[in-house]
Amino acid sequence: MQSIERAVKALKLMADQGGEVSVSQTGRHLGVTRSTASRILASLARDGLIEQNPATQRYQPGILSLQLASSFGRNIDLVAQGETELKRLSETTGHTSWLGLLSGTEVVVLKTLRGSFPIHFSVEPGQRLPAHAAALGKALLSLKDDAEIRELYSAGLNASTSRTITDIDPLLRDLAGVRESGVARSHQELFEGINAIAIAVCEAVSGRAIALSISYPTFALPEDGDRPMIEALMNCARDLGQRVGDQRWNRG
Amino acid sequence: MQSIERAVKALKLMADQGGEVSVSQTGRHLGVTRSTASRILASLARDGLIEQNPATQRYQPGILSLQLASSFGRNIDLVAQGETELKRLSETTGHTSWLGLLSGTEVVVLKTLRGSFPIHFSVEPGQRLPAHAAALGKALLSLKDDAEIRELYSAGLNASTSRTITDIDPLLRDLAGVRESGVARSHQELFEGINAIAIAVCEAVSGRAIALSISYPTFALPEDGDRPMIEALMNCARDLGQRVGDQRWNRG
DNA sequence: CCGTGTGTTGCACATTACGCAACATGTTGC
DNA sequence: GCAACATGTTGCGTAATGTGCAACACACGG
Repeated sequence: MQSIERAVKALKLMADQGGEVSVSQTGRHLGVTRSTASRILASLARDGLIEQNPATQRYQPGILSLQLASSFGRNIDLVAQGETELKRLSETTGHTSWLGLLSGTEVVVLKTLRGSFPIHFSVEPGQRLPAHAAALGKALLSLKDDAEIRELYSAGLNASTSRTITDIDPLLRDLAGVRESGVARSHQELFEGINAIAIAVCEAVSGRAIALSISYPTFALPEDGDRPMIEALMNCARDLGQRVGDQRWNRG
Repeated sequence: MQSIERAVKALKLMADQGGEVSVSQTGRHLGVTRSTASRILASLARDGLIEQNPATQRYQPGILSLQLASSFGRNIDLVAQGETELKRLSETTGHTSWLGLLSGTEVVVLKTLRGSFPIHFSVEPGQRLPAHAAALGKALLSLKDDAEIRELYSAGLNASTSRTITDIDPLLRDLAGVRESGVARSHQELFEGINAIAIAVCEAVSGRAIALSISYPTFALPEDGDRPMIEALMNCARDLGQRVGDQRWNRG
């Protein structure tokens, strides 16, 4: 089904570009002439999945895209259950809790929930973060084996801050540590002044994985370290894992 | 572009069904055989716009749909500006503020923000509400003329609560009142125990319209009525209107 | 004013998506 | 346990459908 796949690729481009594409740009990206690109986008716009900005003549996501996204995860146990865990996590730690899943080398943020702590940092649901710099992402990457990760990052690792890991070997060592300790950390590797810890949970049947995370300002790291936060995070991850059948929690 | 339009219709069905469709169901809806429905859905799934639930074999929204939706409104002044108004609205009134736009006979909720008041009610962004029962919806409907509204509601009006307006003529009278006073109200017409007020703002150039709203528990209606809340709402709507060029605010 | 970029529309051709049928796999009822 | 049904997927031949080309309309900048 060539034309539909082209249409989806156009939508993907739109998401990558952050919301606006032109007809020509789309045509170049798809390797088709402007005429077909125009027709593809016009067809997508017919029922409101995307819409044409009358000022710029460029296309952008439409109302239907919102409606689609709102029912994402409603039928996925892992996601639905995970969202309920966020509340507990934010309440017990006082900091911002995150839920995300892996897509290529990026983490898609599904939901965030702030805690009582006055300083709070988060992004909008649907936004993507570089996996190798985020605790959420490292937790999910640690489920894959080294060969696959090398393959994923064959194009290299971009830096988000001065502390971001930018070479594959240190990253693999870091991930080995994650597998051992069961917890992924990011200390100002994604944003200056922000630390985070994360744990991944995967569904037994589907193999789908999501990660739970807590982020907090670096200066707010308690005297006794992040041990208490990790405990809270592990409790939530364990409960979630048991409900959806993550095998790693079954013994004990 | 037949196949793409069919694909979008399938996505629309998915959104209407609340997140899961089967191949057969899709085929019936589109008036095609199961074979083509299968191929359409498989093509949409190839790049993650939707995905097939391995357990049920049914299809549901995928990660790409989230990413698309996250960039919705980023290039629409009215929406971006409106979101910033929500903060002010919730802070000054202490109640939950809403942002929505019209799609057929339904209001699509773009964003909600709770205030300081302990009781709080809202729905997820992307969810839809019956326009004739919601303050948000009435504000937006009041921008259309009676003939168009009659056309829209030719199929009738469904009741959400015992107070929902279920006939077209009372609705039109109600909307006439909205045009006169400039404010739409819903007193327990959508949810028992919840009142709301709303004002629509429309962009001069595009003609696009959104509505701002405040919802509060019925019992929390202050002694002096909703006058103060309406003032706050009008201030926000006026400011927003001036920034995006709503003509109704230009004189004065 | 022309030159370049854009988005859209006719038209003729052949690529591509369609329905049909068949298969594989559950699920229901006796 | 075995029909009878419903479902999702796959080949295949046909023709309907999407494609590139070219031309047009429009906006922008020198």
